[in-house]
Amino acid sequence: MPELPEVETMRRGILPILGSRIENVVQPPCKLRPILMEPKIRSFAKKTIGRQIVRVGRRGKRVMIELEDANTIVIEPRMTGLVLLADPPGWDHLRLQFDLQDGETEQLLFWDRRGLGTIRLLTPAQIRSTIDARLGIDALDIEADQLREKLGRSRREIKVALLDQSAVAGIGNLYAAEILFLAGVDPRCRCDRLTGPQWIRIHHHISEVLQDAIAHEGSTLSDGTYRNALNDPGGYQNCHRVYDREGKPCPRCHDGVIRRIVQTQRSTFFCPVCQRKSGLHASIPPNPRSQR
DNA sequence: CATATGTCCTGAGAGC
DNA sequence: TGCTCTCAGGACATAT
Repeated sequence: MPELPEVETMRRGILPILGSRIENVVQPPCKLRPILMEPKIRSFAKKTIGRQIVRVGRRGKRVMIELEDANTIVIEPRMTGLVLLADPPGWDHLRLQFDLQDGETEQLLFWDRRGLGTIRLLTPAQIRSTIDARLGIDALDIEADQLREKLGRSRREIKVALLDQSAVAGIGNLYAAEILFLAGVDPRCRCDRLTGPQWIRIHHHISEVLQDAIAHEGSTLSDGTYRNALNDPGGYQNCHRVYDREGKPCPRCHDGVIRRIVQTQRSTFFCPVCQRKSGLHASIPPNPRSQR
């Protein structure tokens, strides 16, 4: 789950670690395969213990914890990873524990049920070669013309392209569906066939949906996995208009029924009435919610 | 059995 | 032909 809004919620939730010093790094007794970390725990601990945390940032779906020596702990929650200050959902899937001192909080925990998440300690040069080189502009920072410049010539379907982290960083499967619904754009439409107004609407709803989701502290889906840094669920799942709502009436037109299709092996949800192929139909008003 | 939010890699095919 | 783009599929691991 963690897409940009969930990772941003985690980032904000762990801000109390700012200024703390890392006292110890331990892998709790957990019989599962150890978390993928670079370097391995021994060396990782040696390079981080005693260092002060000077910045807590985010790049796309990654949490970036910068230390005083400019090295950065990069946490990638992937499917089920959580970053918490205390009280994880269960102790059996706790993967890494940071003990902290001289700050407002005593621990930083990484919990991950599936264990696909990663934790890396990167030098500024490694940040440049791995993060900067691989990730596009953050979805909250990208301008409309940059978005079109990045994707406008692609022959890919727009829903597929929005998931490409090297184009725009932070949008995942759930929010791509919500964004295209509000923009009134068919998720199957090729990028190079989208019109100027459609690009404007997509850009507008990228920031609108993501900001809105952050305000609700992200989406906790039916499996209940996602939690904020205090192990509380998010609230944006109650605002979903199309995601995981196959067969339900469209919340905008009430005529269409939400459909589920598969694009590049992942589910896409949309309203076949509100979201039709470009150019052939009248455009949808950019912000239907403000109409009343 | 199929389903699930993310990412990384390889290999194959399409199209300019 | 060569280059670039794109996608399928597998891998990671676990639960419903």
